[in-house]
Amino acid sequence: MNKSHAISCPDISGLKPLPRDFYLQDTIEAAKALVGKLLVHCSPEGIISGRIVETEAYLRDDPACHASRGMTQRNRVMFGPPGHAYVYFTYGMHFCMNAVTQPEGIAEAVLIRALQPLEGMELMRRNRKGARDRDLCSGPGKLTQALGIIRGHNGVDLTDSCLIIADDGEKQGELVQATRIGIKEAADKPWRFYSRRYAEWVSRVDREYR
DNA sequence: ACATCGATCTACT
DNA sequence: GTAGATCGATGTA
Repeated sequence: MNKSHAISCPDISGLKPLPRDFYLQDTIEAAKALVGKLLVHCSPEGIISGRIVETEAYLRDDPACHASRGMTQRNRVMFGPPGHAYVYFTYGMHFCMNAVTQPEGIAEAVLIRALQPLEGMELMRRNRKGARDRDLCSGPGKLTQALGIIRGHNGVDLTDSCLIIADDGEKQGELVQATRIGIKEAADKPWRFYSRRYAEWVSRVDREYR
């Protein structure tokens, strides 16, 4: 499955990845808690990282969730153990990355929608030629391109691989709750979260809930 | 085997 | 605001 170069890379920037238990909490809570954390890719070219500023939750019985109609070739990683990356290809040209939550057999995940670029900005600019710095990672397809996340990362362990999520202790700031973007089914579910503090980096600012 | 369209992005009007 | 790119997952036959 992860046959490609999918890389092993110990000790990413000396950061300690979030423990697997983190991904066992309620998926909506995990989506909130992931805002403010770091996504770090130890790419073949060097370390590229950003702060997660926007997420969306996808639940097992949610018609907008890829896994809601059962396991397929594409979504099988979502049915696996928590703390792994579910990366899928869409619109013929983009990859999107999720963090799988819930125990094996229960398919839920958190889509990472935007980052504040941190380390490796030169690599990001090279990967996203023509984009303004503000738009290097301001969308799910943009951030995977900026970080070099591809099909081969589908299924990698976010607690121990070239791709990790870690906590550097920074405060996430006030959370804004809004509806998810680009879906038709369950479009009313307010399961998108972003940080007001980092709002300049999100994919878009919408009508707020609560 | 075929048709549809997507958890998107960019460029252009 | 709207269209085009581009391909593979999925549903129907």
